[in-house]
Amino acid sequence: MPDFYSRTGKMALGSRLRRLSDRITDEAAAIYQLYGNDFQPRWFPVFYVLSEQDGRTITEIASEIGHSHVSVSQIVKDLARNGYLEERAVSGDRRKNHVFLSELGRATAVRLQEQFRDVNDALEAAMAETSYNLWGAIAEWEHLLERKPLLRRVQELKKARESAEVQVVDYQPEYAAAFRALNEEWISKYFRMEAADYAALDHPDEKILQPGGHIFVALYGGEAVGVCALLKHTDGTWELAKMAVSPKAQGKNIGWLLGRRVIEKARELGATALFLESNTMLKPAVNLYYKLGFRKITGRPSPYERSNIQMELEL
Amino acid sequence: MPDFYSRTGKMALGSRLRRLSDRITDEAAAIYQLYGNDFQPRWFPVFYVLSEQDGRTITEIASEIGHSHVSVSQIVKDLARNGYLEERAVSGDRRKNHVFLSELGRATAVRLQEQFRDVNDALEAAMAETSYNLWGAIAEWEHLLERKPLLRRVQELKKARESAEVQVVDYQPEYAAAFRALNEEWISKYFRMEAADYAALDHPDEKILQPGGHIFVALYGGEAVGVCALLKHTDGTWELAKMAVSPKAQGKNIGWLLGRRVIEKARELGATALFLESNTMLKPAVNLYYKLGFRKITGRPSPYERSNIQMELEL
DNA sequence: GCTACTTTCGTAAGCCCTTACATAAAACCT
DNA sequence: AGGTTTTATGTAAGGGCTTACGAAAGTAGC
Repeated sequence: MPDFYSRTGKMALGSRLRRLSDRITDEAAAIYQLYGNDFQPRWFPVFYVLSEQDGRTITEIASEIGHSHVSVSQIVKDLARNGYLEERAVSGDRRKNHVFLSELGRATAVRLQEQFRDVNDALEAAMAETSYNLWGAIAEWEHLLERKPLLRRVQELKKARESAEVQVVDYQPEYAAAFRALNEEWISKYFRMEAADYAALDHPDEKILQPGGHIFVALYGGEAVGVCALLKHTDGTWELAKMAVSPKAQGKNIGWLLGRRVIEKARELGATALFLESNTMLKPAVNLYYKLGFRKITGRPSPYERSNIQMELEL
Repeated sequence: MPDFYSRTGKMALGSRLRRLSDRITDEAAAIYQLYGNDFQPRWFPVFYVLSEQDGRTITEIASEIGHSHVSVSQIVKDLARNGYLEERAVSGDRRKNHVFLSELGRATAVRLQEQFRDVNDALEAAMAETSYNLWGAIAEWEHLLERKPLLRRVQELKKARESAEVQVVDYQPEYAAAFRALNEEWISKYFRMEAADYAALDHPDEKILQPGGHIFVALYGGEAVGVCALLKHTDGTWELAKMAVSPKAQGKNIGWLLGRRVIEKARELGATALFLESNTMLKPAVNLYYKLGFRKITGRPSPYERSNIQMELEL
């Protein structure tokens, strides 16, 4: 496997780390033997914690060393079978399994000191030969992943990349079917289609565009995957409505792109405020509206049964 | 597990690496899912190699990615079951299992490209946040362990440390028993005690010291663990003999320390050459003599049956 | 004082690698 | 050609961790 990992790029990080760890664990086993200690590397974290302080419970040890309680339970059983530990119920709480070093365990802890010192020194010496600090790097990565998991990092990157590939264009008659289908999809999934829906979706030209409104379509890979309308009401107010994004295309920022475009258009047309109606059941949607700057208002009459929240954005 | 690893020192390197690798693998699985790819992280190395070049055999792939052939065999079976691969016997050699990407596999390889690019970018970006280079450090450690395994590093350190604790002292009557026992131990293990042995071991004072010879004793932890004699023969020649080291105390450089001391003493006493007799069966001993500077000679009469090699060092 | 939730821990099973062993085909060696 | 060694691969089992699940003890709300 000469330069395999240099070709894979960073993708194989997990696999590579595992190989390194397996290898080091194998060596550790041989080292225990060299020192005449009948001791398995996997026991080390548990044993070490107990040699610092006796009498802890399974769960305490597990959280201390970052293993599952099951793993600790198995290791403790192993160590006890080998005579290094004794398990006792101590306090009032009889669920708890308090673990103590036995005489043999205590003696072994002392004998292992010497070995630990040598291994530590050997590793420090090896580390001095390297120009990159493995120890520091591991600590940094643990912290890094703690702060923001890899998954989220990739997710954000993907979203940014894909959102850059989304195009928001003006409505054309060819998008009539998509406009209807995308809206019907979510409306009938969560609610049921109402009269006002049929009116707008079946006759967008007559009900939305001719009164002075606009419709925008989000394209991804040539396909219409999101739509949103800007409605002009007879009283001169403007409404953001009929926003719909295909579930297939979620996570590409499409809602945000459509929302921004509608707001921009409303400003262009001289609107001073933009309102919308939604339902608190649709949490991601309501969240998006907040992010776009909308704030909750009350008291506007609504033609929709499903509306239980109204929001407004001042322009 | 707040600062656990900072307390253990480097001893827990293996365990810590494993945790990190498990974690990253878990994240990788989630990332495959995010991209809608029904794909397991463990498949990656095999799949990657095959997407570079089809039709390789199990063993080829294994050596390329550094897994056992068994692991590759299992992964290939999994991938084939999921329809990504096809196994075929191709050439004349019917033992070989040539593995090819299926149509689905080829399509998946293309789809995965995008994901790999994002993951790579995310990792590069994360890496840019760190001050220590994990990637570089891993590569360095792989190379470091390749060159000299951890075990050997520790072994050398242990030897150096323990050898520093070994004291070589002049013979005293209290060491008579040790002198006899240590020699009898190896002689009767590999050969059988001869008349000349009994003479020297039972009466060291009369047979070795009074004629002008010396005996040195290596002490470790207060115990006599090695002995070696410098004999003065009636013809004025000097011999290194009766070297014995306790098996319990091997790997502490004791033979070398005793040999050096005998040579030093011989020089002090004005000897111009030092010879010894041994048996080629005792490879570590003969090796040691070479390291001390002795070279093979022939033709000297010997009182010992077991002698089949004679060596000499000019002073 | 009863019921429902929470905590602690263990067993069973699974995952991903390994080693040990088995089998068949090929290669090598008189 | 016949026997031995090497090579290619697979199966079974094990090692070290995990998750899923369950039992028992403790805690809390009425």
